[in-house]
Amino acid sequence: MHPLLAHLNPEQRAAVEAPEGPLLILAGAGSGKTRVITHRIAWLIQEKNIAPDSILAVTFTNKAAGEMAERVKELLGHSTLAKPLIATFHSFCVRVLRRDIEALKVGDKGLTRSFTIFDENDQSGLVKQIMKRMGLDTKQLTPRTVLSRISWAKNHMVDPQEYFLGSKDPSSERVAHIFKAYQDELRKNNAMDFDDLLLEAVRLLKSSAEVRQRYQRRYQYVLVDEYQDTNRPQYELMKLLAGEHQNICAVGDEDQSIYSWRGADIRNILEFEKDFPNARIVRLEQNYRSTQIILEAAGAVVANNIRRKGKKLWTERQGGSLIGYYEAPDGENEALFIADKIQAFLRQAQDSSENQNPGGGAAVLYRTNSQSRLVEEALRRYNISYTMVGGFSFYERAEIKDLLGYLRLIRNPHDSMALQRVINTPARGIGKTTLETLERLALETGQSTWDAVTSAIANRLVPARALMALESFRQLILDAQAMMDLDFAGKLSADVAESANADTGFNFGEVAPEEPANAATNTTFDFGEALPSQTVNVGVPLVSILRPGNDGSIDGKPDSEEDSAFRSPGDSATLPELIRFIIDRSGYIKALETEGTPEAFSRIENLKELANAAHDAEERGETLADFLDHAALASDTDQFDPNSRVTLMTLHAAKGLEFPLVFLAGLEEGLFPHSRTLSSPEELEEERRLCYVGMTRAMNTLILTRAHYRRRYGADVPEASVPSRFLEEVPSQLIENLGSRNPAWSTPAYSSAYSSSRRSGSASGSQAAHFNYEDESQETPHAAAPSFSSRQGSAPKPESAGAPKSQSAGAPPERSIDNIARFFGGSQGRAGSFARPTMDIPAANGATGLRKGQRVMHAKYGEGTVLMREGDGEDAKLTVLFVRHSMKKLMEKFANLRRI
DNA sequence: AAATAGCCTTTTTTT
DNA sequence: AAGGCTATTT
Repeated sequence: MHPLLAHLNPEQRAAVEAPEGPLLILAGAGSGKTRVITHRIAWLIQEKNIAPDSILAVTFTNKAAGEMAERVKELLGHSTLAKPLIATFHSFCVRVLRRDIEALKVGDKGLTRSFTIFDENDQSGLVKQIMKRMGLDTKQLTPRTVLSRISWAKNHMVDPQEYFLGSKDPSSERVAHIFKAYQDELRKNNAMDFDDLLLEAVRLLKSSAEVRQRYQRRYQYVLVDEYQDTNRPQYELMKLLAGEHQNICAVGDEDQSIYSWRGADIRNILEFEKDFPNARIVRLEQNYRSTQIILEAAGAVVANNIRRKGKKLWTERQGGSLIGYYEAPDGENEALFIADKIQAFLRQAQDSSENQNPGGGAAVLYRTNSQSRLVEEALRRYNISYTMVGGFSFYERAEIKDLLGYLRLIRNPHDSMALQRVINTPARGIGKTTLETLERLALETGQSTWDAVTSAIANRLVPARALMALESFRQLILDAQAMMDLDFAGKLSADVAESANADTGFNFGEVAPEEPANAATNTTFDFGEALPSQTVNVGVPLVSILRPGNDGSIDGKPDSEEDSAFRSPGDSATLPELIRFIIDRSGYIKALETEGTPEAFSRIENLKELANAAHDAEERGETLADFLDHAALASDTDQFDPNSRVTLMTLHAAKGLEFPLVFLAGLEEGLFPHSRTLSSPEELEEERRLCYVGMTRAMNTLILTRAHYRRRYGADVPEASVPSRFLEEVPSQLIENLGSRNPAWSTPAYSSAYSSSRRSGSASGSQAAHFNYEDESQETPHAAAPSFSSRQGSAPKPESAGAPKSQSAGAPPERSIDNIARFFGGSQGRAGSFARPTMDIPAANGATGLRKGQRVMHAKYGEGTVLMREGDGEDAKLTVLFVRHSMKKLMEKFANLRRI
């Protein structure tokens, strides 16, 4: 048998070997979907002798694309130079548009290749501006709402006019007007939003036969991942590409459709056979990931959905440990419980990895990003390192956005969002009034804001001080543009070569040389003006600024091999040079240095990081345009690190991943399912699918948690929660209660959830090995029974500052979860849900300041040596190697160690 | 013009 | 809890 088929089951094999023509692969969770796609690509290349670069595979996330590319590369070995193109929908569209969008131009109107991609902030900024201009109340109709409606329209390919015609109420009409103005404004900015990228690509392929045929010829085989999540534009794009040859392979699972809010149309997958009557269909139903119990539980939940094809996933992994369920008194406790279990898991993994393979980590999944914070704090407290996917990304930091704003403006000066961001950053005396003048001017003359800056200067429309500032700002941008564009003649000839090239074959690998940032569209830019005499800025010679190491501000990586001082006049500056130039000349660095705060320092560090990224990008041969595209299309989800032992992320971000141990946190009505979905049966079904996705991420152990009382929006009064309906949909015989009535989870019955995992007969299953908080509480003598059980079912009295406070404030409880909860509450420095116990912590008698290497005596563990000390003061943690036991981590203040 | 203070809403999920 | 927005101060 062909080696590519050797490790596949019959269905997988059928999918890989399927002949030309439309192919739908219905791939259940964990059924080896990626494996099948990558093998099919390799099969086409190796067995069918298809040219690699005539294969296109589209995914939704960069993460998926990257992984797929990686695995294809492994399969192919080094046998070929050409590579299939594996990209996300959006990045594919950007490539197409950067190359061919000017085919859509009518006269000199229309977007140019140097268009900007507007992110969400730009979008809402623009909408706000428009609504303000129209005199609309942004409270009644929020920009958010408007934007989501515009996005809805775009995802359904409804243009402003159609939207207006279809509107049934005044508010929709208003949205239609805003929509129209928004779209006009985007064009004026030479900009597109995310939705436009897909729309314009479709429009391009539809309207230009030449372009369409070129791409159809180029990509003979098209594969689409996560087909159930495609929306209308994506669907049309794919049909356009597959137009002639119909070699379309779609892979998906209707039970994992979780993006309808982004316009995904589940009908695309449900009606594939209608679209392609001769379609071949393969079902993958064997799950290779989870235990039977997990599959049963997840299947039982999703079975409550009406709108599905229905399928039966099966696994060879019969049995398995039960689904854990823990009902914590509150969110803090939920997080601590999770941290505790993870610690036990990691220890066991460590023990067994001495003779076994390591085999993956733990994941904490939640519905909303805001849930991550408590878990983070708990993990930090346990000293467990983790990675979090999502949340605030590098590109969302103010300083990074500022710099990217400059770069965007340099490339596309009509980008008014970028202009508005940086025109007074750092403060250079261009205030509100000046900005208003500019906006009014732009509006009256139909110019872009940038053009308005030029006019304002030329006609002295602002006060002298502001005029100087404007002038210096404009000159900064012009000089930067000149830096990137010194070799104007060279670019011209490249353009010619490129258009000649377009008729013959073309190669996506080399992105078309970018047009001079302002050629066709910006009439005011001209080289004569680039180095005028009336510059306001200090006359630092360009070269001295460019020379690395001369600025003392940002040192990118050493670029000695390319010393800019010796650059021939025709070369344009490198990306890091440009960045250095901007932050220096704009006074950005200086402003931060003057500030002198730790935050300012870390901003400088981040800018260095960006300069490094730019350096790397340049080494990969990327242009400024590529760099900006990358920044615009990079998403938080892409940061997933498979080597991390603990990962925190939203359920959405977890799609496609798997983990031996999975926590699903916050199973409460209103949180999951989310309150905004409760009124719509369709959306509720989507929440259920999301639950299904989350549950099926688990390989061996799945633990569901819920907080009895949860604090929302940082309110001081926690609210009682109702268990999620999804909990009740899991058959009760599959659930093991880990402690809603009483802290049963700390009984031996509980720890069996781990030790029963069959692969290792680890004898070290004693409780002490699992729960390290025993170490922390070991010296605190006994105590009241945990009290949260007493509170069961009774509503909290708001005045008592939160339910769990009812804990007796006397001696600390024996069960550490309570103990730690106190500890945790105390660490918050506020009267949180857990009142800080009035116990006097034994003042770590004589044990303070233990250092590395110190020999110590412990009441229970005996003699040991301090290996490591982390943290200080109250929070100091010691890692001690005990002679009679293994290595332990101890809180210094509880451990009561004695020097020996 | 810029910095500050207080008030407001916000928390889905993402390319 | 935190960020955005407005009003107020300097």
